[in-house]
Amino acid sequence: MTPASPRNQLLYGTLDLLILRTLVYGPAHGHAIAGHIQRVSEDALRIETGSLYPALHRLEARGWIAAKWKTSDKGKRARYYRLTRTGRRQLAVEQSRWQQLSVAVTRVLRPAD
Amino acid sequence: MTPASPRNQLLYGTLDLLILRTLVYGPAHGHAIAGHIQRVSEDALRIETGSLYPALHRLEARGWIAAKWKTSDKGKRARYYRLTRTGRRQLAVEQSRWQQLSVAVTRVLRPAD
DNA sequence: ATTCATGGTGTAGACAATCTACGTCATATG
DNA sequence: CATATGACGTAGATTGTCTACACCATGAAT
Repeated sequence: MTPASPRNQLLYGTLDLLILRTLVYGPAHGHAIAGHIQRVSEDALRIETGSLYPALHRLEARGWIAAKWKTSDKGKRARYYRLTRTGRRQLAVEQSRWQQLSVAVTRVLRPAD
Repeated sequence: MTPASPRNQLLYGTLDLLILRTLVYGPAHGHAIAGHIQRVSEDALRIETGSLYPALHRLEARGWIAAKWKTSDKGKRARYYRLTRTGRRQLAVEQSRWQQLSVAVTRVLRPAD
């Protein structure tokens, strides 16, 4: 039903960074992580489930986040992710990489003289 | 000889934008475009030939740039690209897309409160 | 009772862009 | 003549995101 925006390919390369950054606030499950990013970015960044879960598994496989199943009183299962120590280091790396890219692109875009 | 930085996957999604922006200064051939971007970005952005030429052909196929072979007095052949009218419009689109992404990511990265 | 919305996790396969690693040809230089 | 450099190019691997599904549970509406 949703008109499905033409193309979103916007996220490429930044998703890991966004997820890691979000987990600084404390453990969260996938759905909540995506929701947080969407809200904080004021709807500019929308993470599809087909990007979200593969990304989480990827990050877990690399040891940057760790997961634990949790079941609420109501029997609701959710997989909570937390940032590991190496994940925190990786966050710094990715943050600086983003900064670098941002500065570099801005230099190229600088208005003509 | 250059030590070849470990991974460059940095450019994803920005290359078209960078090329289009560079052509605002006037027609140029591939090698020169790559050189310009590298210099202006102070070596942060390095475009491999395996990214450069496919990108140029892509942009040409989409009608955003147009090409013409030129031969110098010395018989040196080079393919000069210029920005088309639609290319100029596309540049605006991509520039705004980048701006959007930049702002959105910055929002998510904003230091914890 | 059963449909429906919502919350939550997940996969399969398509697609696109970049990279590495080649190859070609020409000119200029030692 | 060998080597460097300028210039263009392709093939194939890799990677990350997207679309489009499927599953399961709860709670609300008809």
